[in-house]
Amino acid sequence: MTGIRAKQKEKTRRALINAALSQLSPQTAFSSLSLREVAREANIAPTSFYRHFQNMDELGLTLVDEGGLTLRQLLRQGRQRLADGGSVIRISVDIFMDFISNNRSVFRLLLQEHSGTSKEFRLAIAREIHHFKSELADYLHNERRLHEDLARLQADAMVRVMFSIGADALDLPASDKAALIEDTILELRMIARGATALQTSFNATKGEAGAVKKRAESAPKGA
Amino acid sequence: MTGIRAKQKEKTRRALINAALSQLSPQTAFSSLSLREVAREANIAPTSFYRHFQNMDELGLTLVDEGGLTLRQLLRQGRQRLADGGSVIRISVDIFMDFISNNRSVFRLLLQEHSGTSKEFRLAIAREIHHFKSELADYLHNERRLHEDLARLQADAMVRVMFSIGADALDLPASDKAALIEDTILELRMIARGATALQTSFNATKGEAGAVKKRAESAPKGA
DNA sequence: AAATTCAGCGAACAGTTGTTCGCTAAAAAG
DNA sequence: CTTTTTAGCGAACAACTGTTCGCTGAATTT
Repeated sequence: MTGIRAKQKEKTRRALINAALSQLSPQTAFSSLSLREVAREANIAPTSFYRHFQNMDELGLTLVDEGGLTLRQLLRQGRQRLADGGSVIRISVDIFMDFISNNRSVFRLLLQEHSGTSKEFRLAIAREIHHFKSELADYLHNERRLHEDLARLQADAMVRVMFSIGADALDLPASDKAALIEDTILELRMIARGATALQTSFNATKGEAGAVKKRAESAPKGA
Repeated sequence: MTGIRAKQKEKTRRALINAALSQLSPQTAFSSLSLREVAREANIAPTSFYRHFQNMDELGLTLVDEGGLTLRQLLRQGRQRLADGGSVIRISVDIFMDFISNNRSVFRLLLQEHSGTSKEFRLAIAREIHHFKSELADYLHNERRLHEDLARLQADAMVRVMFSIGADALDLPASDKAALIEDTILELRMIARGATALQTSFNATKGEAGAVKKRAESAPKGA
């Protein structure tokens, strides 16, 4: 029951994962990565690949899941930092930008396969992004007392802007990154400001109780 | 001088372009399209491809340019419609969504190659998006009397949200599209509202003249 | 009428790919 | 100790890729 066998298996599994990651670059997309290349880089025979993953897709989905997990862990850290005081937006932007810098390949993978040709990939990544939005929307609703629908829309807009700017930051020299961060913060503040402005104006016209018209509870669909 | 020869050449050139376009689908990215496939679909020998394009990349860049051109033409139509009265935001969103619906393949190409592995592609598409932002920023500055920097940031945020939502709308059943459009309009209104709110608050604190701190005139870089 | 240009072709090339099959040797189970 | 399990291997496969080369025949130029 030592599991010396299982240990070794896990080891070459990691080797495959790392081999894939190490081959990703601005010039090389995951989708154009070949099974044989990955196996070669991991120092195993092409045929042995199948002992660990059925497809290259299965390997890729593993990368997506691990990337999403990392991101969510960072978010938790961020919420802790927030308790110490400081601007939510600034802290969140910093965390996000750090994540991108420290996980360039994974973030590029997320970006590319988000609009890629594999439905499974797209859904997996959409799911990760949805987590992101939901947590933010909950925060805005619960902590910032924003109306539920407005919170959802604000979170949606913010996450979209954040991911889009992240894509630009990905291949930007570090020197230009600072300015981009400041722009990001301003844009997110703009969104936040607009949301509260809309909320108060709705409250004003409609009295006090239910502010925004109840949009269908149809859960997480398009936006 | 009839040019019967040039005519024929142009004809098969179009055939190649259309062949490429017709093979694009949610399951097939341009980057994974082979020269031989395209030639086959266009009913010419693989070797003849080189009489028209040096690369598949060159063909792709042609598609990007034509797509951008179409989009800009639609924008011009939009500005005309605007003169008749109506909400700028709603009209712009409608135009954009129409473009996406009527040019699904091209828009998908833009999305995919925007974060693709060819630098030339990425730059070409970034250029198209920049046109978009600039025109919107100019409009906000000139017609809506918004401060230059705020106009730039608002345009940036709006275009990012618009493209991001467009990506989601791409593979959404028509029935869900209407709700998504309404969400989009609300989010863009949020951004607009936030921008003017920030403008007036800056004006209030700083007096009357120069409102926002002059950000470097460093032209179109990251944001 | 003769000479030139040139879009399109077919054959051939070396290189890659994913996947199958049956085998080995060592770990695990009996 | 004997049997079973199983990660890893090498050979072989059919299918594809981009690109070269020299040739044709018709449109164009001289």
